[in-house]
Amino acid sequence: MKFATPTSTVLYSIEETIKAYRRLSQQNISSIVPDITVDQALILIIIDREDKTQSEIADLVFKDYASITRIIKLMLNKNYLTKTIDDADKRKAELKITQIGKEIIEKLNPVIKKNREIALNTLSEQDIKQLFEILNKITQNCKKNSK
Amino acid sequence: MKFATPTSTVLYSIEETIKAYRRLSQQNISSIVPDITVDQALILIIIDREDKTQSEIADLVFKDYASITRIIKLMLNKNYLTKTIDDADKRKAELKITQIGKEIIEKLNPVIKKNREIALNTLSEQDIKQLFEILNKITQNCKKNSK
DNA sequence: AGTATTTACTTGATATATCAAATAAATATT
DNA sequence: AATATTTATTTGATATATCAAGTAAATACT
Repeated sequence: MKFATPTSTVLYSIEETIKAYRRLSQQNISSIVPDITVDQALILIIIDREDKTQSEIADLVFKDYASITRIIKLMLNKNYLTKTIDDADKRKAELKITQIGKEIIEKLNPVIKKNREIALNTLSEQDIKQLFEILNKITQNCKKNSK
Repeated sequence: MKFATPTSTVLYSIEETIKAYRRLSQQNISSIVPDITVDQALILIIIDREDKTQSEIADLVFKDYASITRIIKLMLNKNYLTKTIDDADKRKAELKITQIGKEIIEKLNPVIKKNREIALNTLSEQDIKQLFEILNKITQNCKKNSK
């Protein structure tokens, strides 16, 4: 049973693209805030924009609860965040950005904006719309057949 | 400086798609060969199809040399592969699939084919062509601006 | 009320990602 | 030939991914 080489499929291209974007993002982020990862930055921004529990964050960024626990822990150690027990539901954590965290977000905002602009620079509105739609088809296909 | 929530960009959709596909793939692979990962399977197949050095493999699958070293090591432990020193250039490794490895590849081939079919099921030829092109634009944009 | 189930989160084990530093062999340079 | 540089791979440290098992609080059920 011989068929297309793995490296000739679109799914391989998707991997390539996301890795290229992650590399670009990490490089530019590191040049402004040396000690933060792309994932930490994303989660920091999400917490800043809206109060979320860890499991809500996990669902939002497609990560495992375990990963979120560890990523949060690293940011607690760096004092970007505080974590307290939710009074209304003691299983839940209340996450708040510290002043340090806020300053980092301010520094990151323009970098993140620029990263997106660089990545999507040569794309038309139409390209982006189509990309959304096609990716969504694939995602739905995969989700329907797993879990 | 307020701008689009990270979770509203296509780049986020790309992440979502690739994770959904990886999950589907791992589930279906595990149901046939319980002790192999998606990454190991990919690399095993690449080695089987063409003799490649570790660094060539790394470049091909967008992974770090260090990652390849470790992935190979795990497959050596499971006797999917043998590794010997290349006679012509003693820095290089010669990787060969064992009988066990070959049998695993035979089992995996239909699963991998099916995973792709599931993922791309609802896409037209046109969709796939466009997806390739748009992803390639993004990849080029990112690569031009990093490294 | 007491038990069972679910929910939110944590921890452990193992695989992979990334960067930096190290080793050894091959190649280039003087 | 001796030294410098490059290439192929490895190792260490730390971050993240994934699965399984565990804890504690909240909710549902009898």
